[in-house]
Amino acid sequence: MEAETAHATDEYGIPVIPCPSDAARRKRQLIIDAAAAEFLAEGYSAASMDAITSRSGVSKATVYKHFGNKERLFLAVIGGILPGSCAGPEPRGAALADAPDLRAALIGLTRDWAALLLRPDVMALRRLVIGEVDRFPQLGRLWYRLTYDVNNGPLVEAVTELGRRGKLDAPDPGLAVQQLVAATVGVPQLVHTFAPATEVDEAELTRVVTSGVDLFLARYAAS
Amino acid sequence: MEAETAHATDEYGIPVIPCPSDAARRKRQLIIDAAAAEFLAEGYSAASMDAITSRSGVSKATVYKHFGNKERLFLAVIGGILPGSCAGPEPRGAALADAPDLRAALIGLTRDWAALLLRPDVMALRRLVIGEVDRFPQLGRLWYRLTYDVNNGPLVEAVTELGRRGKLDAPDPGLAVQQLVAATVGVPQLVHTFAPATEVDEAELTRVVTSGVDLFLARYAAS
DNA sequence: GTCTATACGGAGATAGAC
DNA sequence: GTCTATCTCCGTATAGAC
Repeated sequence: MEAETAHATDEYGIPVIPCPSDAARRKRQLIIDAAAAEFLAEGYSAASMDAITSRSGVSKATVYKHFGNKERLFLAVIGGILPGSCAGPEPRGAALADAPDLRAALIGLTRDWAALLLRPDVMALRRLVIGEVDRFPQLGRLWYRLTYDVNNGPLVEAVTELGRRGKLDAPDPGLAVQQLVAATVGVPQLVHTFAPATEVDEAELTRVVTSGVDLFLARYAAS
Repeated sequence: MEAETAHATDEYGIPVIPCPSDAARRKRQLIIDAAAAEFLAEGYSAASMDAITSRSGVSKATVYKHFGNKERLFLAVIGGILPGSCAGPEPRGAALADAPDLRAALIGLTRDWAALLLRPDVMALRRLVIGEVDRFPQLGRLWYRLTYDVNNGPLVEAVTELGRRGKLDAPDPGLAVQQLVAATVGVPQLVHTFAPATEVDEAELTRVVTSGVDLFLARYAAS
């Protein structure tokens, strides 16, 4: 910081004039990172703008210049990291219909998805959104949209396509996918929702996900 | 209140001397009701002791005499109403093994259970516990214990017994029950977790629960 | 046990120099 | 755009009379 006010120079003595908007963007990112950490650790109401200021290293006035108030900062930060934290099995979901071994493909897909959703930071974000959904219904709708349109959507398409090809027999593909997700990812997720400190046991996770996929196939595999 | 300080009398002029500890208990209950409403509406941090005082009608000092501080009040109130809000299908879960029509019994049981868990006040309580589980891990453990020991427990017993009688074939009854719950109750619960305003459609609920039970039986009914 | 009145700190947000 | 210093209010919790 002092370097800037003292006309910083590079190693050859040439003054370095940072693009002002660039410096602003860097500070903005510092604020976002600090705010995300504070909100995730404390929740919305208990998080303090003073603490965010301290964590970020910038002054409080700068925070307010950038984001206006606490609500807007919260929505910008949480809304910004939600998409990355829900990023599920879209790419592989679309390719599911062409997988040679459907069972193995489903197991791999749900297992990887569960591993992402069970990450402590993702679980903390999920708990935060759930706890604040009355105050910020937008975030609930966003989570719902990201989960169902982005993640479940391709799976529903794949199940429908597999039905056309005679490999699955699911009269209601949308409900079938909800059940598949609930019976695989949903089971360990529920445990970690109420017991955050629980560690993820990879072997146990594979066992649960495998059993869930078998449950799904026992009902919906074409006879 | 004035009646007490003015030596209240009944309709015959006989002075009414309320048992002091009884008056205290009544006030205590007023505080508990007011605190529950405030905490459920605002969350822990945003709830104010001033608001709880106003809602209850007693003075702030009385609240602190009874409960010490905000944390203790929160734990007492939420911990006190949790058991009533998780009260699931225990009585019928135990009788499940003797039901003449297993499928119908499972559908009725999960449908009624879902109807309870989807009640707006129960959902709000659930969101509150989830959102505060980092600050109050006791509540998470209590919820987990109430759900698994009280509700899932009898179901696991019933599934085990049905296995002995050759009606079900579930190698891991605990996991099977988790899957049953996830595929029935869990599906609409997930929707209402992120979209509190959604109304419960009875017909849709029956459809989802029925499909979940059929999913369960397709895998675990003895052949 | 219950009240009124108050102490004390920290919250969100802003003014004004640079 | 960024900082320092400050404003104002509301938070939890308590003191002391009754």
